[in-house]
Amino acid sequence: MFGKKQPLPSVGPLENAVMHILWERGTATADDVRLVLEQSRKVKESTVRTLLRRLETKGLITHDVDGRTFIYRAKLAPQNMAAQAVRGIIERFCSGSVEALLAGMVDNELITPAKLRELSQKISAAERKSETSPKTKR
Amino acid sequence: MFGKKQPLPSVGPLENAVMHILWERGTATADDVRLVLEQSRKVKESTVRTLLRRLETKGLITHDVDGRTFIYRAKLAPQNMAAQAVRGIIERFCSGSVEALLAGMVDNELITPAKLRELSQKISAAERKSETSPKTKR
DNA sequence: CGCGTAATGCTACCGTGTGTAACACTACCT
DNA sequence: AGGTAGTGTTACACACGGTAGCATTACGCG
Repeated sequence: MFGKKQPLPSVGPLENAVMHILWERGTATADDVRLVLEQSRKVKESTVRTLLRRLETKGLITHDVDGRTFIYRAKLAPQNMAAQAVRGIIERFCSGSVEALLAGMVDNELITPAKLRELSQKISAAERKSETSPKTKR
Repeated sequence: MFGKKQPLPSVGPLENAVMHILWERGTATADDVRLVLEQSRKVKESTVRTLLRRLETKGLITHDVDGRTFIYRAKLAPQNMAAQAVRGIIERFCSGSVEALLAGMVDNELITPAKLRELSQKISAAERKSETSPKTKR
């Protein structure tokens, strides 16, 4: 659904919390989600199902059916959603320049130049090692 | 105002267009902005002023007064706003891990490992060169 | 075999944010 | 002094996110 270019649909805080639950658990039923949410807030079960339905409409999650129960799961790993979001940011703010973004991240101390170099090396190494193996689901 | 941690206020598409105009021109009056916007869309001048006022309320822009005219300008460079946005993304999706984000960017082909290494070098070099000089306004 | 329970489908309401804009007010310049 | 250029105030419609009730359906148990 979001193979490449489409901007990430907007996701509210509660919806985001649901995404995190799915990412952590892998799969979950509506009631599973409600139980987790209930650890920190009070939510009606119908509310949870609305959230799940909306997230599915947005293309962020899917479900399989087990008997009469829906088993939901995220379609994208968080890193991939993050990357999509960053793509949008680069377009919005950096006129498409990844370099400008990295420079801004350094300038704003999200990362140090040293750390950036280190991670670059690490990622290059990892990339070489898995050159022929399948990538993360996207 | 957004020195460090505060999440970036949400900005609509039109508001974003206004930000771009300010970034490109440096400064602009309400009418300047309207003239630029008018190149692609039809906007009432009062609409433009509402946008500018709202952006100022959000802390994204400021104005100086020249006679009775407001001269607006962005408070942050686009790269810095981008960095703030990325900070939010890292928190939301990558549990605070910059590395995970970079990995996701590579995995989603926003950047190649080679390019990433190259930019790391470049940024390190630039950082060293300007170690004692002031950074971009933030 | 029917009924209760567990699950989903549908619909709605409210608050907020964004786009849009009219109208009011004020201070110059001519 | 009056018109014009500029800002301040206020409002409305629409979309989205959070919240939730009510309808519907399908098992499983007695």
